[in-house]
This record gives sequence, structure tokens and C-alpha cells, in this order.
Amino acid sequence: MTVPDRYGGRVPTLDDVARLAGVSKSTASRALGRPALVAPETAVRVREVAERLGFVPNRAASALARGRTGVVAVVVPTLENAFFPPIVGGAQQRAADCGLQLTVVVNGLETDADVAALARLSAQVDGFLLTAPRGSDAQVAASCGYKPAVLIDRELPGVPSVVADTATAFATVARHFVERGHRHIALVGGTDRSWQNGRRMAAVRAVTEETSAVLTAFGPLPPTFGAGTRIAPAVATCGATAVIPYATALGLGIVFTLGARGIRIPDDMAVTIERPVAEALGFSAMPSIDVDGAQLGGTAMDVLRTHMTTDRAVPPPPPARLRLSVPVVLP
Amino acid sequence: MTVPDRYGGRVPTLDDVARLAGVSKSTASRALGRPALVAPETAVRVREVAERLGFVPNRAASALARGRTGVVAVVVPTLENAFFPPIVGGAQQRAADCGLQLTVVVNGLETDADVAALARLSAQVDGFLLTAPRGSDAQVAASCGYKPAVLIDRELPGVPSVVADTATAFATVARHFVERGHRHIALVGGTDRSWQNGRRMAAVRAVTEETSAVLTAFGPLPPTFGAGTRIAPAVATCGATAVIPYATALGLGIVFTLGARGIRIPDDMAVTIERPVAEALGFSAMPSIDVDGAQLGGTAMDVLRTHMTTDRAVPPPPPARLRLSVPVVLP
DNA sequence: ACCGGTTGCGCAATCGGTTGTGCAACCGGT
DNA sequence: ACCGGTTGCACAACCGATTGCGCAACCGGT
Repeated sequence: MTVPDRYGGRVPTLDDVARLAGVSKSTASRALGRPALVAPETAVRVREVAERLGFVPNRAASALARGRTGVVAVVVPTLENAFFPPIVGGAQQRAADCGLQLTVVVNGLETDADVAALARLSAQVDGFLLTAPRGSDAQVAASCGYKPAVLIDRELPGVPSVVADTATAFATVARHFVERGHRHIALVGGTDRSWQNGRRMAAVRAVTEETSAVLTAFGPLPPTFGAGTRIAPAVATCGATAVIPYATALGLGIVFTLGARGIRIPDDMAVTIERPVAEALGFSAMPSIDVDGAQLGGTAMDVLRTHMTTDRAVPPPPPARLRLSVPVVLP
Repeated sequence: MTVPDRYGGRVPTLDDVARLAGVSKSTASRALGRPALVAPETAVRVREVAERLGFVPNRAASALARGRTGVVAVVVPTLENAFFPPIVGGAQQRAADCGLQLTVVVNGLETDADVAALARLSAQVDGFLLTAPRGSDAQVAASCGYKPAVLIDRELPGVPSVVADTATAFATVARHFVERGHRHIALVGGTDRSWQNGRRMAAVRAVTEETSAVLTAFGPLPPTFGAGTRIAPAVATCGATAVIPYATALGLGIVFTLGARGIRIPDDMAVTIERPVAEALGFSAMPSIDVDGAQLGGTAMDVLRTHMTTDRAVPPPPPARLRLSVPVVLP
């Protein structure tokens, strides 16, 4: 627990560092921030003093002077859905590595109040990570206008985005089911205000239509165990022999309830579920998918940084539209 | 999408507000921050102008001038455990209501590097919410020394804290099991670096000793479904007729695996689990507990605010030690 | 009309870094 | 020895909001 030396009991400022190093404040600032602008030996001297004093630049002062806050906001529609926390974690990790602070905002961008809240926030941050915003295109676009923004799990023309390609993964699973002889597939979806939900639906539908299989869609349902237990009877009796649930807890509820009703998995009903759970269940014959939320958040943060740091002299880079492939494990 | 008027294309500053309201900058500042200090009609005039311009005070400038950042950090050991995200959500909610920004930091305060990282951060925030820190008392105490801090799910002399009283809830469940005739109880615990884990263990042990029942403790285990499936066989064969798992996903893994082995719940093995899941499972004969993470986070934020706002002239209030009771539903 | 006390407001300093501008020293080449 | 060009650094002006201090106007009471 080595508390760094304190200079006069106060927390040391750049002035203190400069005085002890025998240089001016401006030189000290450059030595720490842009060492190329000072003599090498001056740089090391200043840095040594700063280190010894335990100098930490005051973020507020720095933000005021440079016009940048060093804070980025990650906006999630909710934290109750287990899908989002890993995204926050991944973003936080990467932000910390870059010396950025991350502020978490729970906001679905659905109401005008939501949009207004984000507008107010925009003056206080350098950029946004908008995770699965649920509002209209116009609402989302408006929120991307103030500061650099990267969409996660949603795409919009002209806005950089990073999405987990669960649609393709779902399609792969659906195709696998069809190839194994399943002629009727059930898809259990979430809120239709989710862009990904529609995409996944369309991807699976494309497969079933192409193969003349039957698709029964359930939803919208919350991503909970309870929702799974409630929808399971309908899934069991709809005639489908394979089911694709959109969320892990939901799938678990379905699996559990089907099992309790004596429906054997995967013999009577094939199911797909998140990889770690599939392994734990011991259903080796189960296709599983593996979304890496932390990677999603981290990658989005990377993209945001390139958009934050490009100076406005050069034309901005074309907005990146990344689609992270989602591994599918087929038995 | 009403983007507020912009004054000269720039984002409006207090100067702009003051000029348009026909007052000085200082009066404008007071009108917005401490209306009691100006004439009532001046206050409304300034506020109207500010509203019309869409003025949002620059946080960095404000922070620099007042020496407070308006940012509080909520520190969690991980976001992978579903227990923590609701705490963050609850804290964020309350923080937003108070005009505070919340920054999320993933840090278990276990290593000296962890402690150092928090020390560096301490200059940039007004306070800390330390959630279930896993380090030693000394490490945690050190981290509470810089800025007002509130512990969540951990207690330490002299430091305010808010804990969910799961220990008592667990004891109540254990007592219920004993009263129902169970003479051998299994407790499945998590990491022993968790203060709560030890408390729960002790509480349950007190009940079994008092009633001369047998207690078998398993762990430490991660709070995952997979861990539940792995430990379930051992639980089934240890002789216990009732099991208390410390985490929802873990309990679900146990329940699932026991069921798959033909062990009837709760006839062959009684289990307790989080309320919503118990309901979904339809096990009405199952005792269930109900931890409200959002309330935990919100309450901690309230406590932190009282410690942040008390001026240092008066002696600080004795540190609050709140224990939020955890509802137990017995069949 | 005078006076102590209150009220409302403006002036200017301040918080702690950042950065444009300009000065001085020093370089090698003639 | 002189000179254009570089290099290294200091000075001081910011960024935008907060706040101590002081001035002026105005109050009712004598």
C-alpha cells in the first residue's frame, strides 16, 4: 500500500512537477504528453519527478483545456439481459487500457426523453457506444450526430457499427437442422424493436423457405428462464422438431420444461443453445453458438477510438461496418 | 428530435446565457446553481434563457472550479456473475437522478496492481461504491481512504456499508429445512475471498449445529450453470436431503442435473433458489429467496451521497451499516 | 434627512493543464 | 566572424464555471 509522496499534503499538480524538475509548466506538460517536443534528457527528468511525486494529471483541467473529456459512454438498453454486461466489461477493459473512462448509461433510445437525455450527455463525453438501441432509425441517427458513435448490434447507413453475426449463425443452425431431416423449425424471438431480432428471423426464414421447411415463430419474449418455461408447451405442440431460442436463459427454460414433460432432447426435440451451457448439459448432439460479448465491446471501442482520434483535416474514414462471425459448433 | 438552438453554432456557455439574460456570468451561475442567492425574477429569466439555448454546464469546467468531479465509480469484481449487473443498474439509476455520472470499473481489489489502479482513479472521482471487494481488509481499507466510499456486500469497521442479508435468509431456509425433517443439508458456496460467502456459511452452520443436523459444504465454485452440473453428483451422493446453492445459475445446474438423474425435487432432494426461477420451475414446495440488486446499488448510492455532501466542518456522521433484509418465501 | 442593515449583483481571481508565439542559444557552412 | 536555420524552452493566454469580496440601491425606523 505505498501511497505516493505528497507534496505539501496536497495532491501534486503539474506546477509542482515543473518546479521540482526545474522547468516551466509548459515544458513539463510537453515532457509528459508529447516527449518529442522536448530534449530527451529533459523528458526523462520530468518523468522521474512526476513518478516520484505520484503525479496524476487532473482530468477536469485537461478536459477543459483540450476540449475533450476522456470519457466515453456505453449505452445499453438494460443490464438485466445477460447479453449486455459482457459487452460493457469488454469495452471497459479496452477503455482502461487507453486511459479512457467509461460511463455506463441505461437507455434504450426509445422515447424522446431517452433521446433528450443522451443529447444532454453528449457535451460531457467524447464518444458513444450505442448498444442495440431500440428506437427508430431517426432516433438513433439523431443520437449519432453529436459525437463520434459506434453502434453495437445494429446497423445504420453512414454510422460505424460492430455486430455479432448471430443471424448467420442462426441460419447455419437452421440449415443443419434441415439437413438432419427436420422439416419444421421453431424460432423463439425477443422484442421486435431489436434490429438483430429481425435479422435473425429473416435469416432463418430464408433457410426454411429455400428448403421448403416450415417455420413457426414465437415471440416477442423476454430473455428469461421463466419465459422459456412458459413458451415451452406451445413449442412442444406446434409440430416443430427443432427449436432455436434467441437467448440462453430462455433456451434453458425451454430445455428444462421439455425435459420435465418427458420430451427427450435432442431425439424428440432438437435445440440449440449457448456453447458453455450445451457442454454443461452434456448434450453433445446439440448444435451450439458462442457469442463473445467482451470481444464485441472491445472491438467497438477500437472502432470508436479511430473515429475519435482522426483529425478533422483529413476526410473521415468510411464508417466501418464490422460483422463478427459467431462460431457455431455442429455435432 | 428538437435539437436546441445553438448560439453561433457553438455549444452555449454560461457567458452566452448571461449575455442574453442581461446579467453577469456570476449571477447566471448563481441563478442556475443556487437560486436563493438572486432575485426570484432574475432566476426565472436566466433559467428561461438557459432552457431556450439548451445550455448544459460544462462538467469539466465545473469540476475544475469546485474541486469536485460529479463522477462516482462503482467497482465490481466482475460482470460475468449475474449478481452484479443489477447493482450497477440500480446505482446508475440513482446517480442519474442526482446528476452524477457513474463510471464502472471492473476491479476485485485483490492484487496490489488493483489497489494502485483504484488509487490513481481516486483523484478523478468524488466517491466509490466498492462492491464485494475480494482483497484483504488492509487492501480494502486503503482504497477507502482517498475518497468517500461505501462498501456493498462487505463490512469493515469505520466504513459505511450496505449488504444484502443473504446470511440470515440462508439461515432461515436452513431452519425451514430442518423443521421439515431434513437432518443433512448441503451448502454450495463460492469463492472464499467473498466476505458474504463466509457469512452465509457461518449462518447456516450455526443452524445445523444448534439443531444437531449435518452440514456438508461444497466449494468454492463459480456461479455458473456448468459448475452446478458438475457438483450435482457429489451433492446427490453425500447423503444430504436438502441443498442450498449460493447462486442462481449454479442452482439451476444442480436442479437440472438432479432431475436428469431421476432425483425428484423436492421429494428426494429439497432445493432453494431465486424466487423468479422457483416460480418458473413450478416447484411451489420450494423455498425461495429474492435479492434485489438494484435496490442494493441504489441504497448504496444514497449512503454515498450523504457522505459526499456533508461538509467537513461538522463531524462526519457515524458510518451507516445497512443490512437489507432478503425476503424468503417458504412453502 | 440620516443611518445601520439587508439584498442583488458585478468584478476578478481561481481551479490545473494545454498550446501558440517568440526569444535565445547553438549548429555547421562559408 | 557572420548568418540562416534549427532546437529547446518560457511566457502568457486561454478553456468555462465558481465564488469571495465589495459596491450600490433600497429598506424601515427615528
